[in-house]
Order: sequence, then C-alpha cells, then structure tokens
Amino acid sequence: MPQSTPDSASQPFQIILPVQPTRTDESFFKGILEKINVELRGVARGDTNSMLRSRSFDRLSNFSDEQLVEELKTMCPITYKLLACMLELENCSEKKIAALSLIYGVIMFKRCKELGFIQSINTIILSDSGANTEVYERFNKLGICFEKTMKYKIQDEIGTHFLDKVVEQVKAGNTFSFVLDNIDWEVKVHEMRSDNQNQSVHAVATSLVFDRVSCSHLDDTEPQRSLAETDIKQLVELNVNDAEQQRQSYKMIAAKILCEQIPAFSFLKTL
DNA sequence: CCCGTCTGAATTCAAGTCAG
DNA sequence: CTGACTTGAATTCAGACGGG
Repeated sequence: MPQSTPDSASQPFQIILPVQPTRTDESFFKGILEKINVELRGVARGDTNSMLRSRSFDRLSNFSDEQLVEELKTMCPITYKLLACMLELENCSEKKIAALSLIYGVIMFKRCKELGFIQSINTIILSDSGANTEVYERFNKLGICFEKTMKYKIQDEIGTHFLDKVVEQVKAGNTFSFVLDNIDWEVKVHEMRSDNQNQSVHAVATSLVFDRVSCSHLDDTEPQRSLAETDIKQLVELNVNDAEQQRQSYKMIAAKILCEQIPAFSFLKTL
C-alpha cells in the first residue's frame, strides 16, 4: 500500500500505482514518449502526405476509417501500438476502428490545425443533422469538429467540386439544360425612410442537368405539328410488345394505388 | 540547436439582421 | 427586447524555414 501524503485529501484523483516506478522505468517511459512525439511531429510536417491534411471532395466522399488507421499504423507504429493496446484492438470490431480513427484525428488536429480532415467530416454530419451553434461549440472544444462558421467554407469547397465535374462533362461533349427555379417576395419595412426602403427580393436556385440521351441532332426550329393533332402511338413508334408491356406496367401501378388507398383491398398487398 | 519571422488555417470578436 | 444567426475582420496558433 502506498503511504498517504499529508495533502492527499486535496488530490481526489491521485494515481495509485501497484508498483512504484524505478528510475529505469521512468527513463524508459520518457524514451517512449519522445518517440511518440517524433512520430506525431512527422505526420504534422508539410511534406508528409497525411490523409488528414486533405479536404478534397474525393477524399471526403471516399473516406474509410480503415485507411486512416492504416496510415497511423504505418507512419506512427509506436503510437498505434499504444492506442491499439488501450482500446484492446485485437478484439477488432468496426466500432473500435472508427474510435481509433477519431482519436488519431483529434490528436493530430490539436497538434496542427491543418490536419482537420476528421473535423471536416464531423462538421458536415452536424450540418446535415441541423445542429445549432451550441452543439458546434461544445464539440469543437472537444476537438471533434470545426467552429460552425467553417461549415460554409467546407460546403463551398464541395460545391466547387461539382463545377469541376461540369467542366469534365462538357469537355467530353455532353450537352445539358440549365434549370432555374426562382421565388420572389416583398420585404416591407415598419417605418419607411430614405435609408430604409421596402425591398423586392428574388432568390434563384440553379442546377445543370446533363442529357443521358443526346438530342442535338433533332430539329428545333419550329413545332412539326400541334400537340392536339399528334398521334402519340405513331410518334413514339410503339410496337405490339411495347404496348402490352406498358399495359402491364399500368396494371401494376393501379393495383398498388388501390391497395394503398382502399383499406378493403389491403389483404391483396401480399399477393 | 536556438530564436525570430513567416505562413496558412482556425478561432474569436464585433456588428448587423431577424424572428418571436 | 432578447437570443440566435450570419458575416467579415482581427487575432491566435503551431509548424516551417532560415540565419547565427
């Protein structure tokens, strides 16, 4: 039993070691800590291509905890062994790999702010779930996510990625439609002054939809005939098989609606 | 190896807006 | 009037780098 010191009452969380460490143990432990420090500093260096440094869309969308733990294992073998031992990783489960990945991410983020990959992912998860400012603040203090203001920056970066995709598609010769959807409204002030006027506000959502089937060869100079006079069957050139297949599809849709909307038919659902 | 400076990114702060 | 939110500017931080 370790002897209690006079001020032990003021240290409620005093660590009680079963065996008092010898001077050799301490110097050995100091050596391990120094090695861990060197390993982690190595990851933080700019020329080390750590996964944690990147925040590209591809990295974010293809992220896996296994890959990150593999990086830890390769770049920081001693740190990995220590953390794996603490987590009892030999009983390897998916949840433990994810936990180790998070721990590694938090440690590196606290050492170097540029290594915020895990925090980017968590910030987006919080954004998707509609977390409020307080949630961001509390998790940010734990090193789990960024401050809330960063979510806009990350979303902008993700948006830029889609612009790159558009450039790729256009270069490949694909055509697209530019879709605009707008909403207009008036914002009226309580007291109108020269510097406080009513506002007419217009918000527009935009998107590009690429054509799966090219229609650039079709004539679009003028309508070929009016819709009222058009024979749809002749236009789409339905053969007997197509017409029969279409009839079957309509029957299935009608049956589904009947089962859903009329309770008396619900017993037919399982048929 | 130490120290000062640079750099890039995150965080904090302050001002303004808005809804309840 | 208050609290939550947004936004841009200022500040902070830690590693990189170069000179002595």
